[in-house]
Amino acid sequence: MSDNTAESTARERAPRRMRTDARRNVEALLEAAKTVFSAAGVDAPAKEITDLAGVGVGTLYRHFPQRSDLIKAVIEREIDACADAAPALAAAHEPGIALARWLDRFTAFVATKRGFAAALHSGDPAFDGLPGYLMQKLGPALESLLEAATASGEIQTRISAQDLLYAVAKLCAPMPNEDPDYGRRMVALLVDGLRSGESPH
Amino acid sequence: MSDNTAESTARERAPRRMRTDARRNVEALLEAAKTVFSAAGVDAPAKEITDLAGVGVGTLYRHFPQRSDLIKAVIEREIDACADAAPALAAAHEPGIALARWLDRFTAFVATKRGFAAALHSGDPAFDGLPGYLMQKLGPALESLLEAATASGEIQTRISAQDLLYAVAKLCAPMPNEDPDYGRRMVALLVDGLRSGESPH
DNA sequence: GCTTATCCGGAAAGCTTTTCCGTATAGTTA
DNA sequence: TAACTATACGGAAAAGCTTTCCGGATAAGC
Repeated sequence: MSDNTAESTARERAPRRMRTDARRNVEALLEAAKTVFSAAGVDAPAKEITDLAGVGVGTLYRHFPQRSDLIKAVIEREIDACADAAPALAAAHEPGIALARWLDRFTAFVATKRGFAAALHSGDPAFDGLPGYLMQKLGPALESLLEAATASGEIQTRISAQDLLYAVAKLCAPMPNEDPDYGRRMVALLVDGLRSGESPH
Repeated sequence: MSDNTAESTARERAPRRMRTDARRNVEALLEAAKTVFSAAGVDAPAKEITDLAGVGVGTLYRHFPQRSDLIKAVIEREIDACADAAPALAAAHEPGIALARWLDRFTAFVATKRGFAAALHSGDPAFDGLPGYLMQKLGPALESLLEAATASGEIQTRISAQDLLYAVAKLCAPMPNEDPDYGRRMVALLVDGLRSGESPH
């Protein structure tokens, strides 16, 4: 560990870093995939994605050997974005508000990205790591928000971050022909349950 | 329209009833599909199903023009079985017990049949009718159980049959690597919330 | 037993994903 | 700057799955 390779700890044998064109293509693919998945669902043909990204299919499959790898990468990237939103909210609002806002943000993610629910319930072992990733990234974020709100007396913690995270993830996953407010309503019920008083008649 | 067509009321123009070999094949296909879906998931190749059923692919696709039609049929059939369980439970147990037992039955269905969650969240419009079917078949069943339990004073109805049905369906949908008791625990939380008293400390 | 509407099986067509490999190029060294 | 090489690219071809098609079989009615 002399100088430039900051993280040559032992973890990764990775010899050299990626060529810049390769890096650019990966980026373009992820962006294109996000767009196409939103428009046409995660089952959209790979061709559509490569065309939009302006690369050949070979390039797609070199970086993401399985179709599921691409889906996984897109989802993980959106989970990261969700986690990154927490500190800013915590800094800008009172604990109770910050918690509510962040839950809104997370709810929107789950409700909007159909691909997430589809992947989770697909049964494909390729996605088995996703709940773990979610927990690992979002668990601490939610936990710190919960703790702050508890400390300020705005809520009583009666549920673990993990249980709450999963409950929201499941309740807000969109079902066809569903009242679009169902998820939000159920989460509100849950969160109301956390406020100090009794149940709201 | 002279005599023999016993039910020429106006409802159905259906000229004659299905040939017996056709009926038998449909039955065999549904049974085989149920087995294969359980073992290998709903994405298992059609060939596996037709082989197990002992028919050609042509036969499969005549009766179920789209792959999704077969999945839909298998799921609807299991929903029916769930609905049919309600009257027997209501007759055999006190209202509160009957309700709990039926929710167990429903929970087991949702938790066990991965195909159900997969279909619901797939985004494929072919499955858009499924929540409606669920509600139509299971709504009345649950509603009568809820009413009986409310009438006998065992619970206070604070949630509609529809909301409860969907909440259970969503909370119990299995996620990979999840505590296998998570769903049951969450449903217990919900049902406890319906009992007359306050929240159980 | 004969007729005919209905159904069957599996070959082939149509798509999508995934592999493969000759060609192109970024990065490096002199 | 020029040459060299490891790395990456593109798209044709292979592989696998779903869906269509149709000549041949057969249950149902007379």
